[in-house]
Amino acid sequence: MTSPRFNCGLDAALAVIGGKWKFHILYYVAQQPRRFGELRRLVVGISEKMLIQQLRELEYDGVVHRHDFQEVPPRVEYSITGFGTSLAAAVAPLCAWGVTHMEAVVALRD
Amino acid sequence: MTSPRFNCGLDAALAVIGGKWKFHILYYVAQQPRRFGELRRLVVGISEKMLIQQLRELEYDGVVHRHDFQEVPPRVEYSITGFGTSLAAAVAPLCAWGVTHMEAVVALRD
DNA sequence: CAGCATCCGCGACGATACTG
DNA sequence: CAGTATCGTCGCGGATGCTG
Repeated sequence: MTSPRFNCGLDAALAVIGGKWKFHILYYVAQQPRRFGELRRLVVGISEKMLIQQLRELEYDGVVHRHDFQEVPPRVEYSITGFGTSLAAAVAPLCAWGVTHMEAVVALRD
Repeated sequence: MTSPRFNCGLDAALAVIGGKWKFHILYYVAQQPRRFGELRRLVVGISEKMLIQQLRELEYDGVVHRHDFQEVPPRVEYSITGFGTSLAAAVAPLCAWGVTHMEAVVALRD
């Protein structure tokens, strides 16, 4: 926890998965390849604009891979990369923490 | 990673440490008790308004503890709670990931 | 020193309509 | 189906000044 450069490491990590939606997108894509419309349904509350925008950034950062099947009707799949997998593993403990302490947290929100 | 309820767990976690600054504040407070002015200097770029606001939320969520020494000149220390410690532990892997992949990330930003 | 109050810009984000 | 384009808003967060 008090490891050297923690802060700068955090900056790097947050530069990649920062923002409101990327955690969630990463979660679903990490499970299995996902189509665009699929993600739109899974990530509750996200708009198309945000979804495509965040996906583009994740792709640019090498976290996900975009595969266009060149079909009609259009079909595109987003899959996780090796890089993304390592990131997902780093995020997993945070999720686990959330699961464990969820009750305590939601109790405060009422 | 594909554990059940990951997503909801994430929601709970992000409700507590979401936002632009809390990761950083948590980092410094986790190391040792910190005074207000100290944090203002450590968390580079944060404004007083944001700092106090985020500290209040972290306090409300039971992540940090605020100790007012009732002195003049004023002296207040923020320390981490047991709850906060568990959260910091969950965030640590993300930081470690950032440290490891920092070069790759910053390389893209140029 | 440790805050609080106020003003306000700007960009994140949403809603809607449209296209190949 | 998988986007693109455009417009509008909302509130995050910065800047500044003041107080006990």
